[in-house]
Amino acid sequence: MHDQDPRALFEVFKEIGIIEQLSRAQLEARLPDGLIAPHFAVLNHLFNRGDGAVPIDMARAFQVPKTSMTHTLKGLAAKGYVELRDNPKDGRSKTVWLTGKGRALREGVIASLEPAFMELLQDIDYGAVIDLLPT
Amino acid sequence: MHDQDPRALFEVFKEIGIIEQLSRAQLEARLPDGLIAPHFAVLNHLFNRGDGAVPIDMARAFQVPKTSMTHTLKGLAAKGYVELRDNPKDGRSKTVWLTGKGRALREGVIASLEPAFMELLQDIDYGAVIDLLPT
DNA sequence: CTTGATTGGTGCAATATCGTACTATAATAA
DNA sequence: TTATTATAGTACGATATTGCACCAATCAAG
Repeated sequence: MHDQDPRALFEVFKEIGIIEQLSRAQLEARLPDGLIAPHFAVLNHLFNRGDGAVPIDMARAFQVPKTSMTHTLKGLAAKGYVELRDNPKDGRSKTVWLTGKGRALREGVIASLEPAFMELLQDIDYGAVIDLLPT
Repeated sequence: MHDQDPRALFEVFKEIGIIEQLSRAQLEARLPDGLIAPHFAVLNHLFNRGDGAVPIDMARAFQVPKTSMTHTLKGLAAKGYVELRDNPKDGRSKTVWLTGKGRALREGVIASLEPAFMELLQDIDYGAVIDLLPT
């Protein structure tokens, strides 16, 4: 069963898709207003990688088109979670900065997610994953 | 490191999100016309669970609103991958049937995905996942 | 320096997702 | 049976995603 059956291989990614959907639902249930997962991903990225990131770099990091990043940042800025400033090193681009409100939101959401994520982890069927590990 | 650090817990789901995105990109790159992942999910579901499913049941299985399922099925039917028929047991609902074209598409896509999925599996960083297994 | 190519950002249009409201049918209560 | 409630599907509107086209700024070639 673990000799890379294409059927099992396919099932693994189907399972991953399901887990992703469930975890995203948990995340979005804890976000305010009109914020969804991509908005949160930006807040988290800015926290981890440091403030002042350039939009195009974040678009590449997330592997989304730059138009999508423009839209996401517009939403975050309109609600006061980030601030867009000119980029002193390149007149074409901007820099993105977390506001106190943005930091607080990220912090609170992550904390409140912990129990739900713990529970989710326990519901995962590791069988299929473990079968694939030897490869 | 494996004593359920909330930080690591959060990272695991972030990683799962990334893998899901990559695998979805591989899938959609192999779909024709205007078909995207949800369309394929329906074809696959019908194949696995058997023809003649009721739309509302599939909406529940995928945990999407019924309006989304209506939209997805309309697209599949318009392109000839599924066929919608009346439900003889309930005048409110319909039943969904795979066409030969739909079966062929599912089959071909799964087959062509194998190498890409094998490669994806090998790129996965198992470290974070394994740390969580003991829990 | 000047010119042409490249790059970051955004407006726009096409399509996707999803909540609300509505219709038709079915199930339940009286 | 009749009246009420619940359910399946869809139209519609709001927002999200993304390709295309465009502008402004930068870079590269000469």
